Amino acid sequence: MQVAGKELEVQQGALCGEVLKEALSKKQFKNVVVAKCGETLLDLTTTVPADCTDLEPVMADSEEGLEVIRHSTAHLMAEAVKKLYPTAKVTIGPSIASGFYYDFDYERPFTPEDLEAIEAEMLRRVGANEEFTREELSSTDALKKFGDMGEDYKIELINDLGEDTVSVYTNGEFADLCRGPHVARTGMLKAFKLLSVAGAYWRGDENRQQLQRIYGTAFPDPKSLKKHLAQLEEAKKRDHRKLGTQLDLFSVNPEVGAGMTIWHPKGALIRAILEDFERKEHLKRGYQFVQGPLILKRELWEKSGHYDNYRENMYFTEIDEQSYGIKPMNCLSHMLVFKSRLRSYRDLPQRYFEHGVVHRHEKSGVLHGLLRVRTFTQDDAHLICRPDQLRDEIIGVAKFVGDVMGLFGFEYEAEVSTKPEKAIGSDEDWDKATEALEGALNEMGMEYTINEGDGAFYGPKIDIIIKDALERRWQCATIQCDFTLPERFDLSYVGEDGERHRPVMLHRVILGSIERFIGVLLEHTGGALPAWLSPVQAKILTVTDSQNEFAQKVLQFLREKGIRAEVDDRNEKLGYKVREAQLEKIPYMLVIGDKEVAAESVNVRARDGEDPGLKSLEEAAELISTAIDEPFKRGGMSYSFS
RNA sequence: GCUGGCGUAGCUCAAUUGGUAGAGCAGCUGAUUUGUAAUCAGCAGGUUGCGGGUUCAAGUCCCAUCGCCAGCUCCA
Repeated sequence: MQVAGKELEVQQGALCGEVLKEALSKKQFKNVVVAKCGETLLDLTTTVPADCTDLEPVMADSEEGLEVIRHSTAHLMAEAVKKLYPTAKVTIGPSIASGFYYDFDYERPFTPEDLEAIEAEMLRRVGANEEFTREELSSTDALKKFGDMGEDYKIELINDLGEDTVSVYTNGEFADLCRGPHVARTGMLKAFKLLSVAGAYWRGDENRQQLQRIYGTAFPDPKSLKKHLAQLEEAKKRDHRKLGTQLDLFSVNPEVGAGMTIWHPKGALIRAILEDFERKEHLKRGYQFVQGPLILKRELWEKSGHYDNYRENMYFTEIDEQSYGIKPMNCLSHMLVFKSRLRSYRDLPQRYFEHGVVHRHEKSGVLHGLLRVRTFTQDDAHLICRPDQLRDEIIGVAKFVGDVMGLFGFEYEAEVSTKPEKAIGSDEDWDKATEALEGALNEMGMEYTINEGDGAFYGPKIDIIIKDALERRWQCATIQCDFTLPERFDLSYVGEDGERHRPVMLHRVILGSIERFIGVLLEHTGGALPAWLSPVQAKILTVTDSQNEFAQKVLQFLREKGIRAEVDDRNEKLGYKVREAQLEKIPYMLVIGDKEVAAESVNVRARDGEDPGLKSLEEAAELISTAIDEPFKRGGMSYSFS
């Protein structure tokens, strides 16, 4: 058979580890975590399956290897916890994207000191180089075994599995119900760190027992672990909430209420630029601006189904014995615009756009800086079209999203979410809509994954997930198909045949929430926003106050060229002014000393360290304008902000 | 909403077992006129989130409340 690419004679009953050891060099074998035959991962201590023709090693630094290491580290941690806190009950402990966790049921929460003790115990177990052994038990035996141990959660798991036999892994004195596979010995686990404790519900159900979850991470070697921990630190530095304070963009003021943001001049300017840009792009693409009120009569929300489905998350107010709902989305007004007169098939599609301020009473625990708030602004549009136009409209929106994301330099991926359990509308409609979404993506050659059962209650959707500079994913744009609201609101148009027909409605956002998008963008750029979005694009720095007069002249010149500039003519050293401008992430600093005054010019310094040097005023303005326009040229768009 | 942690000057943080609330930066005043990431000195800055309680004494302990943070659950 083939072993690690070599032809080898393998005796029946040979262990995977032994076979691989023979095929690989000593150095290579040291980094083998488990074996792989076809798609099946095997412990090194299991015998090679009789039907296996090709056995491959899974190395520690591979994706699968890393998962095994983390999973094994979770078991190692559980062993340590059981040793130190024998009354703790174990539940589950998988590997996750950035590490692993294990949930315990214990009489009190674990403290940071506990984590240190657990980590120390884990290191001792690693030193002992204990074996991970696998055994197959009948479910009956397993139930007895875990029953004797008092592990109630394992009993529930075994019963739910409903299998005849289950596998149990043992390391040291700790036995756990587990599919495996695992590393051969605890000595393989050399680089791990316990990170935090948090509450988590048993089986993710908020009505069930809350458990103590310990998070940790593990890597094949200490160097990778160190790199990961450094990256976590880096992410902290880029935290948009920190940057918001440092750059004086916004604040969250406890007096106003949770999840509501106060925008300071510079932050509000960024919003204005973004919104202005979006308005122009929407006009270019045949959208019309509409606007509705912030509060609408409660009856309308009952009609739309939002009252039934999302009442808990809505704000209400009452006056003159009439109850009003504060809008959590903008579609109602948009539909009322459509309904305001009789529509012909020739009028479709209608594309209504609004920067709509919405309020959603999110649970207090989910609020997070700008990324999850209660008051936010959607760049929301509703496209009401004939069924035969649906696909083209979806393509139009998807291209729009592509253009905008390209402008910001975000990579993105698409997800299609299908019919959830709690849904309204016929299966046939759902199928048609899902088909239209997928068809549009296929036609554009865009790859996507399917998110089964994750659609909105009124229709399937495409979500666009963007990836930031730290490889974190954020959902911004979404395109949702809806055939339910047109039904409920009895939207119709007169077709060629003179009969009334039901249109389809697309809900869509591009940036999603302006607030969230700015948050993501801040973390992506570390606060160094592209020049076109920078509140201050150039700062004029004088060396002494004898240049003040010329500085004002330069300021005036730049402003006339449409560049947002400021002068720093304080009585401070140049180094101090440079440092401040640098911390404010201002794209260009224009230094003026006696030399520059004499030459009627400025000395340009860029925040990214580039040093274009001495430039005439014309040249400097040109340089800055080019940087401002650059992303737009790339995307075939144009820029102006007034 | 749940579990845990936290809330001290505009910002970042100190304050022994409960014993007079401090520092740096920012601000103001003055000196200094300075060439690419912090010039020096002085001044001012607080009902320790808000409200109760225990105590001779509370930033510190207890209760309640608001808010923030991590995670869970949720996200039309």
